[in-house]
Amino acid sequence: MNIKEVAKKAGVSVATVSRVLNHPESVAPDTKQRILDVIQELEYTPNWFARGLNFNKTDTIGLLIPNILNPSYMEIAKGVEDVSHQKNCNTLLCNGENAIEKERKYVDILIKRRVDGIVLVSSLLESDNIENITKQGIPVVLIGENRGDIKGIPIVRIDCEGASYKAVRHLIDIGYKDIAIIYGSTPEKENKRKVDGYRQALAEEGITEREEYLQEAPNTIEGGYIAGKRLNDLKHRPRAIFTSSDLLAFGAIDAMKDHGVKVPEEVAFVGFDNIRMSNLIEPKLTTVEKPMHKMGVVGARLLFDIIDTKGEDITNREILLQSKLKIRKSCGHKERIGEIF
Amino acid sequence: MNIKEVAKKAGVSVATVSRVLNHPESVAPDTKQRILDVIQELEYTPNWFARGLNFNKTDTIGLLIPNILNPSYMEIAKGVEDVSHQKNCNTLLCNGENAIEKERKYVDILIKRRVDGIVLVSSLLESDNIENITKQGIPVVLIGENRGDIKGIPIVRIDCEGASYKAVRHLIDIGYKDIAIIYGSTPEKENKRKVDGYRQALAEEGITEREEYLQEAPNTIEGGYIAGKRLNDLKHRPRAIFTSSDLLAFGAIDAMKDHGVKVPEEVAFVGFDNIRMSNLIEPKLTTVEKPMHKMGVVGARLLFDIIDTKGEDITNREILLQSKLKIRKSCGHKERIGEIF
DNA sequence: TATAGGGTTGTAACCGGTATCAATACTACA
DNA sequence: TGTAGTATTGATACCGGTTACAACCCTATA
Repeated sequence: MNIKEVAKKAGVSVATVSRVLNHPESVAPDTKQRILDVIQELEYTPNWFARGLNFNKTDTIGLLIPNILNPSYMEIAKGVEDVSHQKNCNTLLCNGENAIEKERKYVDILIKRRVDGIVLVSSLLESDNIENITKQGIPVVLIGENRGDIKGIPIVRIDCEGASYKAVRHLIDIGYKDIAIIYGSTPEKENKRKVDGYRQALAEEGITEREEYLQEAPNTIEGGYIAGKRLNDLKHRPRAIFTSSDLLAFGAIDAMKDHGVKVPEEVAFVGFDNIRMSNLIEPKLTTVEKPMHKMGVVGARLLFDIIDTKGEDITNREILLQSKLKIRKSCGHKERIGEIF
Repeated sequence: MNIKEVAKKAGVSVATVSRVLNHPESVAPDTKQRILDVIQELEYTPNWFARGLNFNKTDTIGLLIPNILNPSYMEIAKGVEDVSHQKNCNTLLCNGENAIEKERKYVDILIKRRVDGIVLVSSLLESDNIENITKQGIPVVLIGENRGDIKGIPIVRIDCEGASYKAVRHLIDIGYKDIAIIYGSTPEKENKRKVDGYRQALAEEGITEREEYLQEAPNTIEGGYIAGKRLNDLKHRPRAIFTSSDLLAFGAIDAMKDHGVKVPEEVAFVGFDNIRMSNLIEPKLTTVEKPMHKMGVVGARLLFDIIDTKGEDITNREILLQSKLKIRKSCGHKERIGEIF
C-alpha cells in the first residue's frame, strides 16, 4: 500500500507515481491513466507523515476555546470550522477549560503538530506565550478580547466596554438605579472591560457604586446561580442585574425564581452574547447581541489570508465587529417600572 | 533545530541523541546530561512527521459528532475529550452536520491522518463505511444508536426504545391519551427506535395512533418550533407531546407560547436528553436523563482499551448505560390534570 | 595475559514520500 | 543526415527522525 507497490504494479518508477499526484501535467497521458488505475485499484493514498516531512504543511489549523460546553464559544468555533472546512483544511479543536496551564499545554501540542495556523478564542495566554508561537513561524489570530499587552497579533473583537456601557445605560434609561453586575472570572481582561463599561454608565449618571454589587463568578450557569443568590441575600438588593454572559444570567434568574423573586418585576436582567437559548427562557432575555458566528468566520478568513500570503504586513490588523442591544422582556418596560418603583 | 544540530553541538551522533529521547537507560549518564542540556538550550523538539513516519502512531483520536451546536453531543464530546486528554492523546473533533457525505469526508480525512482510533457519535454511516475504517486497522467505537446492521463494532448506548416507552407511559399514567411525538429526522435509526417506544406505550394502552401526531423535524430548536406549530394547528390538538430531544421540546414549547397555548395546562411536554438548559426553561422540562458525559467517557475508555491491547476480542462488546425519567413541571400533575381533562 | 562479556557509541539502512538532475526518446528543422 | 529542442522518465539525494548492527572500550575472569 505504499508508493513502491504502485510503481511496481504500474511498471514505472516511484518518481513518476509521485508526479502523477503532484504535477500531473508533466506525465504522458497514457502512463498517467495507467498509474491512476493502479492507484484506484490498490486504494492507495500517500502517507500523511511522509508528505508532511517534505512539505512541512499539515492542512490543519488549531482552534483553542475556553470551554466547549459554552454555546457562545461553540458558535464561534462553528464559524471558524465553516471557513476551515471550505478551505479543505482540518480543525483541531482544543478545550482550554478556562485554565492557562491547559491552554499552554494545548498550544505546545499544536506547535509540535506543525499546524498551519492557530485561532485563539478569548485566550488566557500571555504575550510571551503567543510570541513563542509566532516565533516558530505559525500564524496566530485572536478572537475576542485581547489581554491588552499583546501587540502585533491580528484580532477580531467587539467593543465589550462600549456594549456593556450601552446595556447598563439602557437599564438606567428605563428607570433603574440600583444596578448590579455579575461578571465571569475568566477571561479576566474581557470581563474587566465589561465592568469598566458598567462603571462608566453608572458614573456618568452620578450613581455611586456599591462594592457588593460587583459579583465575580465562574462563567457558567452554576456560577450565575451562586452570584445571583448572593445578590439576593443583600440587605439592599439590586433592582437590576447586568451579567457578562447569558449563561450567568440564566443561572442568576434561576436563583431568583428559586427564592421567589419575580423577574423582571422585582429584578431586571440584561445579559451578554445572545446565545440561542436567550429568547427561550422566561422572561426572554434582553442581551447584547454578539456576532459569534461572524467573529469565527472573519477570524478564520484572516488567518487563512495570513497563511496564504505568508503574512505580508497583515499582522497588526484589528477588526472590530458591531454588537447591538437586543431588547426583550427581562428588563421590564418603562411604564411598568414606573408603577413598581 | 533538528536532531543533527543537537548532535553536532553535543559532540555525539544523531543516534545517541535519539536514544536519549527514546531509550534513555542505554546512554551513559554524563553523555545523557550533556545532550539534555543542549536539547533544552536549543529548544529542540523532534519533528512530528519524522516520528510518525517511524512509529506510525499519532497519539490522536478522531471524534465525529453530528452537530457541534447541539449541547447534548458536546457533553458526550467533553466526556471523550476528558479521557483522551488524560491519556495524553489529542482529539480531532469533526462536525458531521447531520450529513452523511460530510461524515464520509471526515472519516476519509481521519484515516488519511492515521489517527489511532475513531469515536463515532450517533453516526449516519453505513456498515461498509465503518468496515472500511476497521479494515485499515483503525479501531472504531460507536456511541449512541447503531444503524442496526453494523456488527462487530463495540458500542456504548442507552435503551432508546425503552426510555421512550417509559416516558410516554408516564404521560399515560398521569392521565394523557392524546399524545403526539416530535422526532428528529437524523439520526434516522435512533429516532425510529424512539418512535417505536412511543408506539408501544400507546398500543399497550389500546390508544389508536393518529398519523398526524407523528411529526418529523430537523433536530434543532427551529425544527421543534415548526413541528410544534403544525401540531397546534391540527383540528384535534394533542394534549401531550413527547419529543426525541430537549432541543425539539424547547422549540415546540416556544411555538405554543407564541400561539397562546399554556404549557403544561393545555399541552404537556416530555423531552429527551436532560441537557443543562432543560430545567431552566419555563416550565422546567420533564425529560429522559441520558448520561451523556458518561457515554463519552465509557466510549473513549473502550476505544483506548482496544488501542492499547491491539483489540484482542474486545470487539463485539455492547455497553448499555442506564437512563431514567427526570420528572419536572412540564407534564403537569395528576391532580391538576384531573381538573383540566 | 588472553578472552569473554557488558556498556556505550557510531554507521548506515530505513520509514514513504518529493524533487533535482541526468538520461533517453522523439520531433522538427537546417 | 546532423543537430537542437522538447517531452518523458528514472536514479537518487533528501526531509528528520529510529534502530539494527558493528565497533569499540573497559572490566572481570580463566
